[in-house]
Amino acid sequence: MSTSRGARQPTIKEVAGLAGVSPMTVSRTLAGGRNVRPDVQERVMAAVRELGYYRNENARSLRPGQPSGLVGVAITNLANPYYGNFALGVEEVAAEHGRRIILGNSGEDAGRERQLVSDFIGRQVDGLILVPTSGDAEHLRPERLGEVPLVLASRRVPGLEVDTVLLDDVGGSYRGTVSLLEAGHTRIGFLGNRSSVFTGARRYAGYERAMLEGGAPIDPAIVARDQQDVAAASRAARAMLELPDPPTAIFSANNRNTIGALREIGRRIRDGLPGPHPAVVSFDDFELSELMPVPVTIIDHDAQLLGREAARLLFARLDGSADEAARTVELPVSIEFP
Amino acid sequence: MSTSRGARQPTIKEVAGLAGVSPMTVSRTLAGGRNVRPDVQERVMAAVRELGYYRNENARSLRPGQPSGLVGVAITNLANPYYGNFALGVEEVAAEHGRRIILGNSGEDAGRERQLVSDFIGRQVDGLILVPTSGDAEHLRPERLGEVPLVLASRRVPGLEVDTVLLDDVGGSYRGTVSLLEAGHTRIGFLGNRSSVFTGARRYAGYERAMLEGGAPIDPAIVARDQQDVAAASRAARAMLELPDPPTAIFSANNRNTIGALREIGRRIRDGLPGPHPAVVSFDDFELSELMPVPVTIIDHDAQLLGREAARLLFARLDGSADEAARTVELPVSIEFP
DNA sequence: CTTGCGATTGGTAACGTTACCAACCTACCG
DNA sequence: CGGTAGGTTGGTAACGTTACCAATCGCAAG
Repeated sequence: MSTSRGARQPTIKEVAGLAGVSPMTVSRTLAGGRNVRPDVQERVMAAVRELGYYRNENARSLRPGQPSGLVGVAITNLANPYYGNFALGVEEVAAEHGRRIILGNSGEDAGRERQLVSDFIGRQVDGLILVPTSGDAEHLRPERLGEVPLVLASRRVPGLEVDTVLLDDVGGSYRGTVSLLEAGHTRIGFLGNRSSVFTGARRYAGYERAMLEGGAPIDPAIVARDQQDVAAASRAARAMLELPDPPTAIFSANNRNTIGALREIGRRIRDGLPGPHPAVVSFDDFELSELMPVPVTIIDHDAQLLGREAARLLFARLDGSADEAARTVELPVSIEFP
Repeated sequence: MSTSRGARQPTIKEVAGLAGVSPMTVSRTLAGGRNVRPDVQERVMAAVRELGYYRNENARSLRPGQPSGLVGVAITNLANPYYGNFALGVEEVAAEHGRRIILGNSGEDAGRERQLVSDFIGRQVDGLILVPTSGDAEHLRPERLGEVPLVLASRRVPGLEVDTVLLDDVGGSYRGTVSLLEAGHTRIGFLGNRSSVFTGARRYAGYERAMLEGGAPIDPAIVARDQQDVAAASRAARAMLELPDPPTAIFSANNRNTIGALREIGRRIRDGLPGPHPAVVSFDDFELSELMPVPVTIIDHDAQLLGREAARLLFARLDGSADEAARTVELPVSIEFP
């Protein structure tokens, strides 16, 4: 009787034996069949099917210069739907180029990122796509990466001149803040990341510029710049909304902070606290934003497109432009009014 | 002058040469250093650092029986945040076991899934974790997979006896529907997937049982079972809400359908159409559900936990229980009232 | 019938690593 | 001081594949 467990993977030699040809002929057939007689190809393919043979891609890429067909991708936070979409964009373009992605979650930890990159290189990835952490980036220096091209997404790393895909963080934040000023708000709170996070600095810069140009004072009491998760964002929003002079609007520099702020605003509405409740501008879209109890303006962008663009830069470099200078693509954002 | 591009990856021989030892000693040092003199280990590690050497994991796993340290993961839709969290759960547990994941998006296409699995096996993955598509599953039969263990998540495949992690779809849907009946609703619409999708069938079964037991008639006019995306779900919701006798509540069997339904309800509220607007029960959580303009009951579960559990089953099988019968874990769901 | 050319096929070596075995060295015991 | 055990090191072969070259085949032209 046959057991439920299958057998060892067959090798090319066994296929060759069954088909009555040499391993070379099997290899050639699988590589497209150039200079192999059609009837021989038939026999080989029959043997392949019969044995359930899969070419060993690792052995294949052992030969130097042979691409492994793998792209290493490290993300800071896969739980964030934004990065899920980013990964999907990378995956799609990689698949179009016949590549797979190896995915790792760095969790904003530079040490973990370093491990991931080591492992990726050890697996002979053809390229790396990272959303870099804000920590030490010694492990990303060109001399450490050898010939493996690197593309950064979302964030730049100081001193590292590599292909990079960014969003128009400054412009988007500026325009978002301006829309609040134009609506008559002058007391506008800020929720975001600290300056050491690349996007944190850029998005604050856009807010700051709009406020300065609009003649609106920036009150440190309603600027909170160190929330990484929803719970912390809620607490920060609560603190500023409980002030004697709370902000009339809140600029939120990312997804997590927006959710946190809206959760707090929702709680205040449910608890019957007196309004008016603050308007919100959010850098990053989220589903059903149009159903929120306060008007939410979205600074929208396409994470999947960001991923696709990062992958395109990588494959452009793999397909020839190896020696050209590093390129930066800055993707536009759009503003969606409530 | 030094160019910005790094050099070829050094091999173990070059490290050995620089350290003045044999490749074997380098290999042993990197494998933990058993039976290598400490001063020699020092010299080896210095050479490793100097040259920027990374062990070639592909060559390493060439030897049969050696694990590759890779787990192949295929997801039906990575854009869905639910699956992003699933992937994260798998990634975390895999990382705890020193493994990486290779990720592919099948997009509900069985052919694409087959390609992904072929590629994964060709890369000598230690195991596979799939959210299977509903199509032909010939490529998942044990004789096709050889020795590679497979874990299914979210959905079962008919006729395939392998380790599986499921949600309590039937129970959750039943309890969710009962909560609507208890609130006095009898005309309850259904939005979900068709029966050929495993969860589509199970979640409908829970709804059906609750309706039958509650003596509420099931009207085919308010049962829509073929929406894969948000736009289709919106259209289906619109169709049933425009009936002369619209449902007073809607049971939505997943994330995408919930968003679609709520978008349509929001539109009707904004357009000033007369209510009452339907209550919603949603299988799958989403952020800020508590801020919706109609009460939303959530049948909640933890996608990340589902991923972790799937990975645990896989590693349990890799770590010994290879010959035991297939196990199924059914994770509970919780009901969150508005 | 010979020659030559292109198409087809096979043998060998190499990719980078580690298991296995053999050789060596050291130190301690008798 | 010889013997031996254990710790340390190196050589060889093999993992599965494909590039390169050599060999063979078929066929058409002379």
